[in-house]
Amino acid sequence: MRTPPTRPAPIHPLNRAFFARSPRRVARELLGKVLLRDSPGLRLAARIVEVEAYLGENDPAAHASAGNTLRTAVLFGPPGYAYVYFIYGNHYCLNVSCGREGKAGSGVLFRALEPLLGIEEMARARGFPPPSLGDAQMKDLRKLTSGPGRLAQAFGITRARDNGSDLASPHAGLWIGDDGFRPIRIEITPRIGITQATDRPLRYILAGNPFVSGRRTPAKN
DNA sequence: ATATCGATTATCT
DNA sequence: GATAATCGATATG
Repeated sequence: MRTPPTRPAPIHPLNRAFFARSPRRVARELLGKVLLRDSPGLRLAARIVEVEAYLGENDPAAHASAGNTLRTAVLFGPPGYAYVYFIYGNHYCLNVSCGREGKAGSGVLFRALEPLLGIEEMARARGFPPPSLGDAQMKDLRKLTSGPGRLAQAFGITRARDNGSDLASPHAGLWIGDDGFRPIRIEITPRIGITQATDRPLRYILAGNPFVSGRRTPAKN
């Protein structure tokens, strides 16, 4: 019997110090890392391919610009914790707090992932009927985790379940790991879906990765 | 292929 | 009372 063609690389959690840096730095460094959800008998894993930095109370586009409120408290706490918010009455989105504790309320928004493990389960969580996965192509897989609301749904992330949870430790089940993957090329663009500070280059993506959110085929230049 | 629009609720003004 | 770090459906070229 041969060994399987690929064995999953060992994954280790990130240090607290990883998150205790500027949101720009954390955003860039998060590209290529892996988001994991461990539950009894099941692991979900997906590579981080698109994130955005939110700079804190002085960033007009950031939730933290409203100050340290009940909603945004996690952003103002220690780094490495999940800030989950509910938007448009429909969707949850995941951030991780960063910077130094109590400082600026900065964070990084997870915008798109590339599914690695537990794809069937992600599809189920997204509400796709079982047969749809058999003929799933790249286009369909993109709909699993390409977008902040989509990836949260695929991972079963809610405010009640995950807000304030420690992403630097596997203990709570939702965490971020390093499997040795290193990005080839990173692109930086303005952030998406905001109405304030729309031209600041704070969106970080793995160049050319098909799971990055947004338009696939630009019409013309 | 791109454009527009409705859903649905926590949060802030 | 208005708005929002979105998504999916529908309409139209």
